[in-house]
Parts: sequence; structure tokens; C-alpha cells
Amino acid sequence: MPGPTLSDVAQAAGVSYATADRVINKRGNVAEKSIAKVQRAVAALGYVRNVAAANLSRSRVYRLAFLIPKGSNAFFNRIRDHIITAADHLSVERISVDIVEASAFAVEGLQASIADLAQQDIDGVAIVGLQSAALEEPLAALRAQGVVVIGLVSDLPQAFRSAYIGIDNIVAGRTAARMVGMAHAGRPGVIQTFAGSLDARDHVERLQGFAQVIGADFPQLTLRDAIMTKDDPAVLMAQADDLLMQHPGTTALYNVGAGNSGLIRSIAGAAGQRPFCVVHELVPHSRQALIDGHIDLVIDQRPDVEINRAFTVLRALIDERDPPPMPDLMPTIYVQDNLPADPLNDLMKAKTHD
Amino acid sequence: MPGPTLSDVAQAAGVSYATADRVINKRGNVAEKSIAKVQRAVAALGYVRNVAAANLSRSRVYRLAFLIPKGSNAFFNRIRDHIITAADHLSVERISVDIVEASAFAVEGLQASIADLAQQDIDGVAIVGLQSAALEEPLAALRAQGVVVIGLVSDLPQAFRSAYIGIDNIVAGRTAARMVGMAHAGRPGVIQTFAGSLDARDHVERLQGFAQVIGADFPQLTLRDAIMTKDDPAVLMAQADDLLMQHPGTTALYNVGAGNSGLIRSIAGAAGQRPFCVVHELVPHSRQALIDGHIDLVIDQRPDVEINRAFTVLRALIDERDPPPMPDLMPTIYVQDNLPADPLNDLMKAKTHD
DNA sequence: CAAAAAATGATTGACGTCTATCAAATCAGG
DNA sequence: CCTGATTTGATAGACGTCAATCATTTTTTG
Repeated sequence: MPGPTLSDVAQAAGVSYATADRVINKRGNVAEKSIAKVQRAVAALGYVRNVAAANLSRSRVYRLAFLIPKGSNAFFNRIRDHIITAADHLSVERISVDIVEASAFAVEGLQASIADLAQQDIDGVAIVGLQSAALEEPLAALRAQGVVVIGLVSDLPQAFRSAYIGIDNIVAGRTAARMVGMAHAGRPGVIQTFAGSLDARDHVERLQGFAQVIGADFPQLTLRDAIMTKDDPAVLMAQADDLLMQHPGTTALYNVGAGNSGLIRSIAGAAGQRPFCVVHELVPHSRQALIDGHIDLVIDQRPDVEINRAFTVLRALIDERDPPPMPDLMPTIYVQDNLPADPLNDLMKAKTHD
Repeated sequence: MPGPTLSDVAQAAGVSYATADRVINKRGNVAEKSIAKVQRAVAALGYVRNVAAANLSRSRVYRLAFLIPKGSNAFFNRIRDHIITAADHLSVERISVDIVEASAFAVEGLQASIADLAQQDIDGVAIVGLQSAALEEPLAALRAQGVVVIGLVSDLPQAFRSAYIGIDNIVAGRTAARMVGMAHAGRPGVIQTFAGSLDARDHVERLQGFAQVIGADFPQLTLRDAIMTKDDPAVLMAQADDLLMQHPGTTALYNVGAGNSGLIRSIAGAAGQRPFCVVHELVPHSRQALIDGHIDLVIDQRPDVEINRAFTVLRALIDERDPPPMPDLMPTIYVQDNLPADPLNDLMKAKTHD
């Protein structure tokens, strides 16, 4: 049973097709009472416009962009790969995707990149952002052009984006703490945390959630102040080496930030029983460390799922539908046994396949 | 840049539109060399048919069905809810969904239900199946009618379905074991497992994976033979009560099957330190038990994700595209801190919203 | 009440594909 | 080279929407 068409609506409303069209496409120059009549007819008949026909008619191509930080960060490489493969299979649905890399995490770089986007005739963009007031003006300009803006992984000022897709980092920290607590089986212990910097909101939130749970549910555990690493593997390695020497009584390590390769190298090189180790983001080296038994858990935010959702939400918002209900995005716990197949291998397979 | 149309292909191939159409829609009565010419042109131009236009033209409605076991099982209630909400938001894309409930897990019921489906003019169906040769004949009949068949949650005979969407239950068991092992922090312990029956393939596989990891990586743990429960809460409660009395030294419980409400009631009622508890599937009572601290972990197969994938894969297969690459579906670990918002609440919200 | 402004109606040609029809061309076999 | 079969070409209407034009009606305003 094909749904009612706009002609049906017009007829039911007692107006011409042209008027009904003016109403649903907001072309203006319609009397209030005509608008009301059409809207009542839409509701009565349960009209939903046929998106396929609409897109066909205007031979629409959804022009989307992703704005992600530049750099060789393994996590964002993973994000980029996911965008590319997803885009590849979305061309069938007439969706074109641009990836824009903003220099570093700096506000200025972001500002400039957002301003650039405004020149580009784009329908929607997902931005790995910062909650800085300095972004409000370029974002407002972008949205004034009718561009749909959503936050991805790291949120934007809330009033200046239509949606945010990413995990709750307090939850991530709490989850890590729960696992660390469990792994002590009621016995006392000392935990050392690492963070990139306290300027990074996500790092702070993870530490915060972590401390909450340890404090509340595992009083027998001692939590030492976080060590700052700038997310630099070299710093992490040095600090971890130092720690393992100086404080052999440390029973658990938790790094809320990046730079894990350094941490892993340090642990792999150390002798004797190692502390229980939790890190974030499943990337090639954390994956390998899990398999090798150098670390115990990886808390991951499922960038693949995030990217998929970003596409779904962008499309829905651009079409002015409301996005389908999607369960909250929750941090996922990986151990060596529930690792998905290596995404790098998959990507290589896909490439040789072309 | 709108892609090439079929007219472009025809022109490039040096044939008429009609012939090109006959080739790509396999209408027959075309000379071999014409087929070759068209196919070469398709490849050369990178033609992909505009699905929107095609569907519009034939005012196509995708008629899908889900065949799931009848009964009040909390897990399948959850599956059903997810199908319904997903279907709700898919009507925009002209997809109609039927849910067919097969009586019990019995092969005969399934056979009959599959035979019924063959009468129903359906484009594709996802079946919660069994690996029984008895299903081969009705499945073959169904597919002979051009119906796309995929397995969901529990697989069908492999040669008779186009895809399977579900988790690897050996992996699920291994994951559970890893967590149980961790929670012992190197100390000895005794583990009791529960299963519905050894006829259920998924239960056997979970036990198998569990034993693998305990045996290999946690030799200090003793694994007792699984207790059979028929997935009946009453049986589980009785058995657990008994166990907690008779064997106070038990340090961990793992139920690979259903009926958890009984297990939870038993644990909640018991005095003193309880064993470490792992169960499967996040449903209202396991969720509540997690929050209340009666159990420690829930291993979940993310039915919401499975349902979404089922829709995506069915559509792709019906359109004769290949499905987008999707990372393996892995068992998810829930603790009290990374629980997604209560799906029941969400559902009620959605309903009052209509 | 006339003139200007605003709103409405009627209609048309895309968009790319499907499906059908009918005529014309090509081919095979004797 | 004729007959009949097979293969091709040409074309047209439909699907539901968008976007535009132009004529007509209704409302507002001075």
C-alpha cells in the first residue's frame, strides 16, 4: 500500500497541488489558513513525502564533510579509514564526502577550517570539536547558510550544533574503574593514572569518573595523582619505566589519553609481575598488546559505530526528518577474546579487491 | 556530479536503451555479444543504477519478515521490540515488516512457519533458526521463489541462507571466562556453570569457549560440570540455593542460558559474600541486578545492532548490491557503569510520543 | 471603489528507471 | 532466397516530487 501523495493531500485539504507544495516546501506566499488546512490534511492522511522521488527530482547529492584533527594519531587514522570506507559504499545513495583536516587541536585552526567550510556549498558537516566560545561565531555563520552541524567524538558549544555523537567520558572513566576494582578481588592496591593534559576535557572527565567509582566502591584502593604525558609515547615510556622501578607496589595502571605505544613498550620490557593495565581506544598497537598479554583491557568508543551514526543523523537532519532512535553510545570493553577482526587487514583486503 | 544513466551506458555500448535495459534487468532475448558490450560499458563508465529512481518507478515496497520463536522469553521480547521500533522508522523508506512467531524452538514449528512464508509474497526474511537438515527443503523452496533468506542470532544450514547475523558463541564463552579469571586476581577458586540444555548449540559453544580459556590461562581455577536448568527460573533458583548452601567455597557463577531471574533471586536472598556472577543478555531483570550489585557482568549480543544489520543486509541483498562492510559482531561486556539508557523507558516514551 | 498586492490555481518539464508495445532488422535452416 | 524465429530499436506512460511560469482570483489599501 503506497502512502498518500501530495496530490492526495492537496485534494483532502481542498487546495491545489501548487499550494500544498508551497506549504510543505516552505516557499512562502501562502495564507495562514491555507497552511493550516494543508497541515491538517497531512496529519489526517499520514502523509510522508517520498524522499526517493524528491531526491530524484532535484537530482540531489548529499554533500557532507567531516572535520577532523590533522596528525598521525592512530585513533584519528582509524576514524578517517572508517569515513572513507563508509563513504565508498554510500556513493550508491548519492552521498559525497569530504574529509577536512584541521591543524592540531588548536582553536585557531578549527576556527579557520570552519570558516573555510562556509565557502564550500555543503549540506552537512560533522566536526570533531572543542567547547570553546571562539568557535561560536564561525559556527553560527555556517549554520546561517543552512548547513547542518553535528559534533563528533568531542563536542562543540551545545547551542551551535544540532546533535552530538560520542561517548560520555565520565562513563568511560567509571567503567575503567569498575574493571580495575574487580581485578583486585577485594584486596588492597595502588593505582597510577596517566593523562595527556588537564586542558583536554575528555581526559579530565575520564579521570573524574574513574575517581568517583574507586572512591565510592573500592575504598581499599589508593589512587595516586595522574601523571601528565602530553600524549607523547616517549614521555609515557619514561614515566612508566620510572614508576615500575620506584613503586613496585603499584597494582594497576590506567591511561586516559593517547601515546600508549610508549606505555606498552615499558611494560613489555619490565620483569616480573606487571600491574593490571587499562588503556583507551583499540588501535593496532593496543590491539597487539592485548593479544600479547601486556595489557588487560581496552576501553573503546567504537568509531565505526560513531561514523555510521553520523551519516544517518546528518542525512535525517538534512531531510528535516527526525533521526531514528538509537541507543546510547556506550564505551565498549575489549579483552583479548572479544576483539573484532583486525580492521587494518580488512581495509587492505578491500583495497586489493578494487 | 550525477553518475552516468542507463542511457549513457546504452550509448557508450552502441546499443539502444531497450537493449541495455534488457541486459541489466535480465529480461532475456539478448545476444551474447550485446550482453558483453553492455557489461563493458557499465564497467567503463562505472554505472550504478539509481536505486531511488528504480524504486520510485516500480513503486516498490520492500516486504520483509522476521521469523522468531514465540514465547515470553525476555530476550526475544527485546528482539521483537527492536524490530518494531526499527520498522516504524523504516516505513519512510517504504519498507514493510512482518513478524512471524514460530511455536517454540522445535524444528517442526520452524518447518511449518517457513513453508507458510513461501505463500506470502515476501522479498526477504531473517530467521532465528536451527542447524537442522529438516529445514533444508522448505528453505530451498522459499529461495526458489526469489526470497532472500538470512540467519539471525542462531544460524540456519549454511548452504540455505545468504548471510548470518549473530555473535560467535565460543567467543562469548571465552570472554566470560577471561573476566571471571581476572576477577580472581590470581587466587584459586571454584566455578559453577549453568546451561539450559546440551541440545542448544549456542549453550554448548559458550561452555566450550569458557572451558578453553579457564583451562589455558587460569589453571588455579576449578571448573565444575555445568548444571542443566531448562532455562527455567524456578530450576535455577532451586539449584543456586542448593549450591550456595552445599558449596560455600564457590567463587564464581556463569549462566550461559536464560532463566536468570531465578538465579538473581537466589543470590539476592543469600547471606554473606556472594560469588562473582556473569550472565547473558541485558534484559530488565539482569539490568536491575547489575545496578543492585547482585551480579557483576552481563555479556550481551546487542540485539539492536543485529536488527539494524539484518535490515541493511536484507535490503542490499534484495537490491543485488553487496552489503557494506561491517565489523564483526562481538559480545559486549556490560557492568553497572556502562549501561545504555533503559530501552523499556525509551520505548514507552516513543509510544506516548505517537 | 479602483488599483496594487497577495494568494491561489493550473500546468508543464525535468529526474532515472521500469515496463510494455510495436515495428524493423538480423539471423538460421532448408 | 524465403520463412519463421530471434534480436534489436524506438518510443511512451508511469512513479512522486520539485521548480518554474503564467493566468486568475482574492484580499488589502488608500
